[in-house]
Amino acid sequence: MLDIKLIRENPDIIKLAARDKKVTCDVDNLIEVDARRRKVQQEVEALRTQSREGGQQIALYRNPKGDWYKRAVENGKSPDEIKAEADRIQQELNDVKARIKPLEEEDRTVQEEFDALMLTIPQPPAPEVPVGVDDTENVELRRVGEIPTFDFDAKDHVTLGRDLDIIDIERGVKLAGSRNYILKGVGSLLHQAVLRLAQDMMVKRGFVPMTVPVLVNESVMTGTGYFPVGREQAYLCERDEMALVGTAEVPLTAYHNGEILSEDQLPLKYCAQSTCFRREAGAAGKDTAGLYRIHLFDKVEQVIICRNDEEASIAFHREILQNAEDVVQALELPYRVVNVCTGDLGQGQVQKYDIETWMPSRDSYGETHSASRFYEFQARRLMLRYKDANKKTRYCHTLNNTVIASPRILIPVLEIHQNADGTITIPAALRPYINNQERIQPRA
RNA sequence: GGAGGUGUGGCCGAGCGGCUGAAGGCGACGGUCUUGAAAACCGUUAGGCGGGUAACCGUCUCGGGGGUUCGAAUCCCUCCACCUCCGCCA
Repeated sequence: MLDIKLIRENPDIIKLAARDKKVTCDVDNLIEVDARRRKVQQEVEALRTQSREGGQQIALYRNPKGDWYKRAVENGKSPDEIKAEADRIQQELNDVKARIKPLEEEDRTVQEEFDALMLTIPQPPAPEVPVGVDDTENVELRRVGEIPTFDFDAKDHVTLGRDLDIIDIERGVKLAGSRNYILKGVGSLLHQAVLRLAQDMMVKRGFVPMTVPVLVNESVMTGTGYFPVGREQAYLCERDEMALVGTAEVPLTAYHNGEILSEDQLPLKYCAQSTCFRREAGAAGKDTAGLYRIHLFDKVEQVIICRNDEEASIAFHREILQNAEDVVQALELPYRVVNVCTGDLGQGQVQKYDIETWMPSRDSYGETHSASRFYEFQARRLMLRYKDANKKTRYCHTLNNTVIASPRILIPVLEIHQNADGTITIPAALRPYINNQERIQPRA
């Protein structure tokens, strides 16, 4: 969410952002509704003032023990006169009340309309974000690590998983439908290992590990910007008005919602492993093979809540990107970093860097990490604030990035570290988490 | 799930339907005092929305929503959260 004043004063910036981000919103309508909302509010408030002041009069007139009443009697007013006056005011107030009622109704309606429109307004992207239609126009910033060439017939992760008996997609689908899978044996251990490695690295860097709800109420989804735009991507538990999160970013960022922090608490750095649920609506037929695009996975996520300062936000953005790069490097995987273009940016994101890791079976880099900064966008929706040095209440800035998402990351781990004999060399960083096992051997 | 109870400002805690956005205490912050600190004393200390360059003003908010009333923290309904007992249970 943005400041309505900013929208009023710079409608063209918002319209441009909406166009570049391919977000649908009606800025002109919002501005018109806003004008109506303020007008109605002022009318209601004027009537309420009248009503309150009249009520206070009545209180005086109806209290024979009060100073005002005693003085009035001393000045020659009879109790009957006073009572008549009170009755007259009360009658007047009945009229005022009758006028307030429909205005209050209108006030409520127009406010709801305003709120709904506000939730559709996109955050303008940073100037350094390339303008583009979709992910094909993301701009590569750098490549790290060497793309391997195999002097044998390399297998994809699905084949490797089957041959080594560590991934069972068929039975996963049998239990839960398409885009489901089962990790088995060392496959399951490897999954746990990458998650634990990632978490340990983050804790060493001062991030507070958290265990958080993955089934949350809708206000939390709205607050983090996943609702109402994008609602169709979430699994809903409608009977209980709850939603399953697609990322631990949601509970971590919303952790302090509605709070006013003190500046010396900032920055707050949190990480959490959680299961992530995604409907992948609209992705029918896309990336159907293997573990790339699946309905359920586990992820360690990092979140930073910091001061309202663009410089600070940008610096932390670099930091969380580096954290993720270090994890990919620890897994000995080649990757590249891309500057995500406007068309591939979410509604609330100011800028996003994706890490794409080399996946031999795709013969390309595939997205494994996504580092975003939001400025106030989420904080405004969440009422996530702090008192600055001048005791002024300000909205925090928020950022987040993947640390590791598995099993997607197992695609390159398995494919890149495979050997001619069908075994897989486990990266050294993971071995401590798998009883120091060095290789995955085919089943006997 | 059943029965009962509770829900007031950062925390604790008052609050006959009008003068209560709310006594009092604690905490925090500022000041006086002190060589410095403590103590003591004085003062400040909620958020939303709207108006205004600003000082400031209006309005709403006493768990959320609705109702009764000229007027609600106070009465009624409902939802939510927490506590106690019973039931079920990883």
